Amino acid sequence: MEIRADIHLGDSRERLRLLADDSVDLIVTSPPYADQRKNIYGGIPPDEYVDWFLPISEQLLRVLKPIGSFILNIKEKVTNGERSTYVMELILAMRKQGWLWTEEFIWHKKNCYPGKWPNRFRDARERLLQFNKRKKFHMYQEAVMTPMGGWANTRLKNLSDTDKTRDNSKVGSGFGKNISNWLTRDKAYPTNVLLLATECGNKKHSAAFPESLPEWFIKLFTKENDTVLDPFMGSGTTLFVAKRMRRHPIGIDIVPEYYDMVRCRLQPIERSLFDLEEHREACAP
Amino acid sequence: MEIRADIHLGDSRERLRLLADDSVDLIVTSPPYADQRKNIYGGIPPDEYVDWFLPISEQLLRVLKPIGSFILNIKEKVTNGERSTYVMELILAMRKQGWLWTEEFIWHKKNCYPGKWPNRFRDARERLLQFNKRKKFHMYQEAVMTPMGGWANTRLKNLSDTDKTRDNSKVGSGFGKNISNWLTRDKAYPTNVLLLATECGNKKHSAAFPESLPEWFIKLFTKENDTVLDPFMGSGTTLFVAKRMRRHPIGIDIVPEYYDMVRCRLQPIERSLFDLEEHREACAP
DNA sequence: GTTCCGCATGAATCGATAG
DNA sequence: ACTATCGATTCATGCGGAA
Repeated sequence: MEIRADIHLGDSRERLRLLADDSVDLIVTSPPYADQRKNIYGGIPPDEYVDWFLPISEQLLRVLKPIGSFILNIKEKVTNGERSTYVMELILAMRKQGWLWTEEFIWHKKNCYPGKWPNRFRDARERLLQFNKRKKFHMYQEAVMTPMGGWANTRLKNLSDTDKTRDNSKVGSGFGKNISNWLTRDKAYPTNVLLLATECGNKKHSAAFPESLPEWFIKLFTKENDTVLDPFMGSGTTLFVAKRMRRHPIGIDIVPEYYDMVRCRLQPIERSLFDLEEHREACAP
Repeated sequence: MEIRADIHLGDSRERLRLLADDSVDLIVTSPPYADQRKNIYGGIPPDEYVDWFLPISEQLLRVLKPIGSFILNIKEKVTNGERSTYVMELILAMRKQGWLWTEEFIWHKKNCYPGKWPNRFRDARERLLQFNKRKKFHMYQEAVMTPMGGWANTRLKNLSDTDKTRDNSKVGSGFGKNISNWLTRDKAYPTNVLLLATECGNKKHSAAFPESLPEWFIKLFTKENDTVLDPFMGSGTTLFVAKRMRRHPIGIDIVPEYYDMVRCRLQPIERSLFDLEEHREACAP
């Protein structure tokens, strides 16, 4: 079965109203940071950022399924030698709005671009804030396990006394079960710090993160045929990855050029008639 | 010339008053986190943490030189499935107190605490918040540059099995490509993400953080004969490193056992008579 | 002397059980 | 209902003894 993709041209504050309550499994997005990408999105001053974002996060809270997660990629701007505090203020405000701030993942960028400032080093990380509606949400941890260190190899050969002692300390029933868990183990669960390489190619699309980033979260929080939403799709990385992984992508962007580009590359099966009429000729090769 | 070391036994709120205005070049400290180390420091609840810390940071603001820096190692705890917000609230409160929040370094811990939970991964990072009095401060960036050629070689040799396995496992991570990039340069500036392991295990003096952590900041923010203060010295890691690097260490701790241990190992040239009388016998081998 | 292997131990977090 | 305590889970590291 072909994966359906929905993309919308317009302001997320308006277009999100078209989505049904409790209908999205995962939201992954990277909104314009304060005062960044001014030429494209108009630029939001740091002290207005929270007020600008709250109506959107309110809609996102409505459309997210109770078992779903919201991953927000955001970064503080440095102004006048000081880090802005609008990200922290946004977290506090979103909690008042009803969101749970579950976790802050850090994307540790191994090879970020060089640069030098008199009193500051290069920024080699990005925040990936996880918000939830409820304390219980779907998480498929096994999907993102990483190969284990050499430690496991020796472990498999013979179990140490420590294992036996620790296992003995439990109530007798659980003894055999745990040992068998260890024997098949060759992978470890990851941490909340992601060590991914950046993709340096693709100069066409600005501010795109590497595919491995949305891929990791899509693996972790969804299964096939689930729904993935990006209300600031930009060049559409999240949507392409979702479609390849057989999740239903939904994307919104206010910039017609992005909309056209994503529409042509995504080749969605269904889209609104309005969108078709308005941008029919854009897909010409 | 021998390096003078000053250590004090008592509450930082009181003992910091003994220090002169604008007298310290660098403060590096790791106070007890909220609800942690209850058996040693009593444990401060998250919602009281800001009020507890502000009198201390007020004193620190007074004693720091205008060109100095304050590095605060802290992390928020997870309670009831949600991350605490007290660190963010502390940053906002310290800005009102007059501090500039210049930067947030990330300590990416290679060996973080194990464990598995249904909806959470292991926490592999700590925050290292940099605060300043003024926008202009001393920073010796060249001191922490890493020589590229040699660094890449030793780095490759010392790379643990885990690193190799995980790097190879990533599709198109471009690891080899990065190496070739490194080799063409002599030295490179580091980033704001530090990848270090904790020093645990059977070592005599197991410390909360590894020596390389304070060492990095001491190199970056001070030169020889400068003054380094740790108002929560604990086992004294920061002070030992500072003394070895020929900076004047000043330490405070409220726990007599820590005080005695640091005093004996540091062998300070000068200390107060009170301290001598009270704890004379503690240095016996 | 190297290398290999066993081992204790962390600023952890959740859920169940107990007061 | 609410807080304190306890058990179960888990993995990278450096040290020390063995090969």
